[in-house]
Amino acid sequence: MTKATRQQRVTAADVAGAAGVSRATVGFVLNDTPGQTISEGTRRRVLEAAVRLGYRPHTAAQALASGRSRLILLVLPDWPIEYSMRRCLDEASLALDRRGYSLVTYTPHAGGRARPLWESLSPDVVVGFTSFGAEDLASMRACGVTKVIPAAGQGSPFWRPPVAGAGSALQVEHLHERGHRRLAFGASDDARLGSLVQERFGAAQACAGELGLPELDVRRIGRDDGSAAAAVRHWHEAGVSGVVAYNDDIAAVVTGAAVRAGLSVPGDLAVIGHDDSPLAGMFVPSLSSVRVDTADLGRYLAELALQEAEGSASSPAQLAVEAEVVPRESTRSRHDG
Amino acid sequence: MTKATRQQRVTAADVAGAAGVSRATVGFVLNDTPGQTISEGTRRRVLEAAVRLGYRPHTAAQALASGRSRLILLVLPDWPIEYSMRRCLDEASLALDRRGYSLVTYTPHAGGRARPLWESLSPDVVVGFTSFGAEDLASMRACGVTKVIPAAGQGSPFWRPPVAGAGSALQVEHLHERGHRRLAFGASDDARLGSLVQERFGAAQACAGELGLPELDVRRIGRDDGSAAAAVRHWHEAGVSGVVAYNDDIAAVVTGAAVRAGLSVPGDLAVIGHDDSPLAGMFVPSLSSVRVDTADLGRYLAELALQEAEGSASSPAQLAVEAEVVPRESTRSRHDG
DNA sequence: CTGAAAGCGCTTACAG
DNA sequence: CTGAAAGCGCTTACAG
Repeated sequence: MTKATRQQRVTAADVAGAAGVSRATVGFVLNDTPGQTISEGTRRRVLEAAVRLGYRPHTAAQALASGRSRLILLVLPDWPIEYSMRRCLDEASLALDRRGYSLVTYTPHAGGRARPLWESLSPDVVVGFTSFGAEDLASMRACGVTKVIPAAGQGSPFWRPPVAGAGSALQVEHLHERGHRRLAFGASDDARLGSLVQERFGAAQACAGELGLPELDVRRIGRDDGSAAAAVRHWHEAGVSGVVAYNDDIAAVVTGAAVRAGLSVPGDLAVIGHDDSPLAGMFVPSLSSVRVDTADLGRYLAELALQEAEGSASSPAQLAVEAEVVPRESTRSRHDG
Repeated sequence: MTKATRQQRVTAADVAGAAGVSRATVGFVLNDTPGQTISEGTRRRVLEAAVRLGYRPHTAAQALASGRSRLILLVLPDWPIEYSMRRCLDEASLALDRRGYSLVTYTPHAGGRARPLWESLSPDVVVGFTSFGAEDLASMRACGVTKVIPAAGQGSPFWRPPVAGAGSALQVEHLHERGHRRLAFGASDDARLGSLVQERFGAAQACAGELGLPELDVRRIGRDDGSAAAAVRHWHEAGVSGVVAYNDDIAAVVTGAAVRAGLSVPGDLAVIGHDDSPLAGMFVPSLSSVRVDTADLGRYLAELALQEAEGSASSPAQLAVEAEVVPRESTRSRHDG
């Protein structure tokens, strides 16, 4: 009114004016600042005014004044794991949101020349699904990001102990139950997946050992290079009757190669994948797989990030990830329904 | 040194001190502020000092002072299109980065109760791959986000005119070239994909018309509900010999249903998908598909966002999206190599 | 129980 | 060609 129609934004000062208190009090009420005792009447007036005016704190101003952005940046590798990741991310977002933080995800491109997102976002914590390279760590340090998971020296990704192999053991058990004794492992030749492949293979191998089965016959499987055909031939000759695939893609490639080689799946070779991707149900024959509930993982991730952000000491509750076999045609035995 | 080891951060004032100029000059040099004439010597000294000290501007402070966050938020639907989207996003990031903006992507969860990311990020522009609901638009307005693509009344997504159907016409042409005259369209029953399915179907229909083919026989295909089996039966009886699938998932489901019904693909029914997902090459039989180069789309997206952000009037150059057929077994004719 | 005030690190008219 | 200064909208000791 006074001069022009500026002041688009509703600020804390506006709320203070409407509620008849100081702007500091507005902050105390809205932030539930501990150590402040606000009378019930004042609190109500502030809250009511904030709602009525549609007040939204300016995040940049908050970040500048407090020194914290309340942003958690999750760096994802460019794995094709979208479907199984979504649930995890939703849970993590929700858990963080409840504590006043926001989750931003980011997948850097291998050859990407764009500035990494942590530089423009100034997140309080950067969490990586895989560990960071020295260059990335240096870049974070340079722009003031000090809280990183996994931390500099700490190689293992945060999800390693709880999650790795939760499902791979199930794959082995499933094949074992169906009477398969000589098993193979179909690994991915995708270098980006290296650590995860190792985790899963290790768990499968361990499980096989516990069941008294011989060592898994591992082969790396590529997508179009004939490696699957060679592996299938080799396995068949070696008497392998069940294949534990690193994931559903590998299961599909192996199954395809077997079918094209004139073998029957599961008759000559049973195959089980991992992740229960949409692909699994659509393939011919449909692929048995393992579904992992990643919601727990999401909450765990959130907890880890919050502890880093707020500096609490206790480590998060042990994570129990739930996994279950989704049986389909590719492991069906003669006497199955 | 003076009191304690505070002042972790290198600020513009530090750079100014080191270069022997005022902090304002530092800003002018680093931001290439137009309308300022800085002597070459001063410029060099500032630049050199900034590098030497490892200066990084504090983004929150910049945002607060300038009123712009230089953040573009791209809202993605939870479509399983990760593989075809990545390239697009990388290009968009790169193009935006060159102009000093960062791209943040965000996929809201349907039932998600977390605060939408535009509230915590205050992006300069929010771009949606699909149009926004009234509730979302209201939420954006409330927190001061005024630049939205597609804008409130504007229904169509930004990529509609240039991209829609670029590949669908190719699918029809491909089947036509292979001698198929009675074609069908396999639509998705996924409500989230509604508009995109319509775009693609429309383009395929139009192309069929131009080629003098009869109308496409459309059927909605679900994943596990027997609709694919029913459609395949119906199509076969109706003399349809070629199926244009909305995407590779639908192509896989249709092909699977045909194979299970004892039909040969492509002998009895040729099927072509869309998007060239990894699935396409792994399926048995392998699925012909259409690969769309989404890099152009990424640049277009960036251009659109920048124009909105900086208020320039000109509309972006017409987008020509490159698409090509990737022929595989599912459409192979007898006389093909 | 509440308020006045300094300060976060920038940008940007404005004055020289 | 360069600098002094106000201001962006918050948070947070500090003083009452």
